[in-house]
Amino acid sequence: MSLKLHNSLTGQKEHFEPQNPDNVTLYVCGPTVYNYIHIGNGRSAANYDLLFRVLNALYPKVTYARNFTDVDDKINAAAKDEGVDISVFAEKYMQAYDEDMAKLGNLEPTIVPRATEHIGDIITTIEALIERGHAYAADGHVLFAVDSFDDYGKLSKRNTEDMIAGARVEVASYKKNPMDFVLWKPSSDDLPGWDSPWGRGRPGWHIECTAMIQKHLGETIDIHGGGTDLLFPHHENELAQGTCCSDHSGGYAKYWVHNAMLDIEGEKMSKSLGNFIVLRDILNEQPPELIRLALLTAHYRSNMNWSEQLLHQSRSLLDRLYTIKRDGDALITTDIDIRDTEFFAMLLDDLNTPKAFANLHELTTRFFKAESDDERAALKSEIHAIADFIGVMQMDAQAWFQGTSDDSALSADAIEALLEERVAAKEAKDFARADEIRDQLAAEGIQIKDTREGTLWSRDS
RNA sequence: GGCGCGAUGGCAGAGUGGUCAUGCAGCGGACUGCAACUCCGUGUACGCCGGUUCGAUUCCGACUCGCGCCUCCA
Repeated sequence: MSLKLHNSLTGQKEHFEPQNPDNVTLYVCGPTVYNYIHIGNGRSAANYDLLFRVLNALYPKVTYARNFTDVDDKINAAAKDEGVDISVFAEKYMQAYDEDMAKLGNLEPTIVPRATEHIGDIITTIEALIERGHAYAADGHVLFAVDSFDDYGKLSKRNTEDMIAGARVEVASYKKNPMDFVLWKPSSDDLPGWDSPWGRGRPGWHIECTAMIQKHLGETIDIHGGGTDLLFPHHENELAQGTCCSDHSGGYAKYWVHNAMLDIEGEKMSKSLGNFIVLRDILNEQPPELIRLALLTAHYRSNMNWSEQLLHQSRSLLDRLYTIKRDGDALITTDIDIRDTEFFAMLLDDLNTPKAFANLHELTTRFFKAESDDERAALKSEIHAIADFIGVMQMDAQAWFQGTSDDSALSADAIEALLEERVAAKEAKDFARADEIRDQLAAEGIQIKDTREGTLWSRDS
């Protein structure tokens, strides 16, 4: 039983072999905290949470670090716009991020390091790079010398000459090579700054990840993850720094994993198109499990399209799962090891969630067709193991179907009263009245289902 | 322009050198007082052109189209 992962470094699916199976290390680039995160960030987070869960099922210990970049020019600019203190501003969005993650059902990473708490480590890393001839100070800045690293461009598969030729940005005078990137830059008095050998300043964009990795996870990590948009320049630069800042034979990261982007109804999400979905908004509008499931149904390396149809399909599966949870109440289930399921075996193939969910669908259909309670119980046990593993079907079935009523909706008591009246009407063979009640409920968004044990109802949403 | 990725049935989306993906929607049926739920049945799918092969949606090459990155971005 082993995991296969697509490694961006080689462009191929490879067998995952950790350096130390007793402590697997995973680092994922977290948010720069200057706003609430959007649904695409949520997708990325859910995908890496799934990877974390898979690794946890395979290895006794997994150290998963996901950072907060809480010093950045975008934060400075946004805080200034709002007239809020920068650290207060960043703190607000870090807290919001934690809330969003919890609501989405993501497990907490082992470590959540913050850039501002690692300024000393960042300076140490920069000093090491200078000492080793890979970085130089100029004009209060410190820059990484791209020419000092032969493999620069290896990860994103591009060469520096082409990039310089196609560059559209002006090259700062203090750069020796136009591709050199900033490790440290000077801060004016109104900006966050820390004392350093190069004067008061703040770190550049990429260095914080490298410093935090070296500090918490070691010189060579097993898996480094992030969105494909980070491949260049962020990860390329990290790879350069991380490789050059110390002597390590294993390289900076053994496997680079990149998730694809998300579109909304076929269009790129953007504020100007008015199709921007803030994760916390949609988590308030829809059941969080629905959002989580929908985000996981696409393969992480494929572009995914967020649409009404996707939500409809995901809801359909969740309804089936909760129907099993509700109707299979009397069945005696047993604990099943997720590693013994076909579902898990499919995830081992580079997190093939579409294939895994096809398997889940088959299990639900087999459950409904099963002819014996033993068979149903076995299937329900397997379905529960899967649902628990991916973090859905965690609600009470009644709560899932009946939802929480807002003020304008019909109360549960009122619904029950109408249903009682309907039962009476049916007994009196007054089907016209019975149908009238059903139509009335339907108009209020209540669907009903007659069973031998009585009438069940659920809310649309 | 450079680098990379992709093109599968109405839609979404796996996969395979020669029998089924799967889901949603549609249609027909069973169940039901009628419904809903559930079940059963149902659809000449693999961008275009060459090549390899006994045989290609699957391998190779060209072409067309789409997407991502190259600047902040998951």
